Amino acid sequence: MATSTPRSAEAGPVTADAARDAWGLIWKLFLEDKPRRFAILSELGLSMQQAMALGHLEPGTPVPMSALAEAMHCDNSNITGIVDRLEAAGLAERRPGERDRRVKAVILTPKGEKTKVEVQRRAGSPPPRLAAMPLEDALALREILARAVGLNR
Amino acid sequence: MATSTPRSAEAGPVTADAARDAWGLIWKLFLEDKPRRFAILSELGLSMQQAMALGHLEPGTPVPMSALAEAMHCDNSNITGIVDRLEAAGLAERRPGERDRRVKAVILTPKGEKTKVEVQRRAGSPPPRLAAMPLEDALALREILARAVGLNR
DNA sequence: TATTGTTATACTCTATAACTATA
DNA sequence: TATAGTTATAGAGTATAACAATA
Repeated sequence: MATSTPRSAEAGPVTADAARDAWGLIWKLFLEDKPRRFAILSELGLSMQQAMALGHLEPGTPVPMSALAEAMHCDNSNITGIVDRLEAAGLAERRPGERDRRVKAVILTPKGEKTKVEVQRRAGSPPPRLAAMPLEDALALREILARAVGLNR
Repeated sequence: MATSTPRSAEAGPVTADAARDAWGLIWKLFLEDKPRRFAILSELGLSMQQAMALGHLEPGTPVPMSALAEAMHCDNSNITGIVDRLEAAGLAERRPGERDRRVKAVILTPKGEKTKVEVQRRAGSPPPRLAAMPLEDALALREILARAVGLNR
């Protein structure tokens, strides 16, 4: 039985159930969208992790390997390989740190900058189910997610 | 130029932008939640794909390898390895098909059934950001996603 | 001939641990 | 000593192609 007086600002069992269901639907959306993601990245010649690395690099801003590892929630030793492959593809370059010569920073090449834009445009597009939403749903969805994810950090 | 009369049931540019933003926020939620997922599955001794395979198996219902591959949107040859490891962990078993002896079906062991429940309970729990949502947001989120994902197939 | 699952192959991603070069 | 990045290692996931058994 749900609590009889669920106040709206409180995370009670009803909220937990709704949030759990919502999370399940998000997973379903993700799984269902897998082939589309694969096709897009395949055309761009990128792996998922390479695309994510591009997403964390801003044009003209060198990012230390360790910062990239932290942003991607993976081990330092992973980033070595991922950046190796970005470098081999001509999308990024390593440059030695200026103040501390232990750090190596990654920076986008011009080709990498173009590819990043393309990734954002294509791989960033929502799956058909979301793109087809009625306007009011799309607006509400964005607002709710922004409230949950964005500001209250 | 955007149409001057965007009706609500129509997917115009405004909807597309909102949907794109929402999709980006969902990705952010996913990435941010990666360490938590990792920790949970790690405690259960499962990989992501193994957990997903368990999610597609129902107690007492044998599922052909190829059906599992289709459900997980990956190649048949992948499933061989994933089921090998589930089998090695004592969570699932292969049984030969009855009508067509080419097919092999996967079925949960009793231990697999218990593990599946645990996976659903723990790995299915929403990330803190969603669990902390106000009730009205959680309900609205579920409803919008259900509309988008669930019924209109 | 066609299909189901496996095997062989090659590659990416993954963490851990050992190593290097700096600091 | 401590830290940043690499290398070594081992293992999981991935697709493709070739193969076996069965249809």
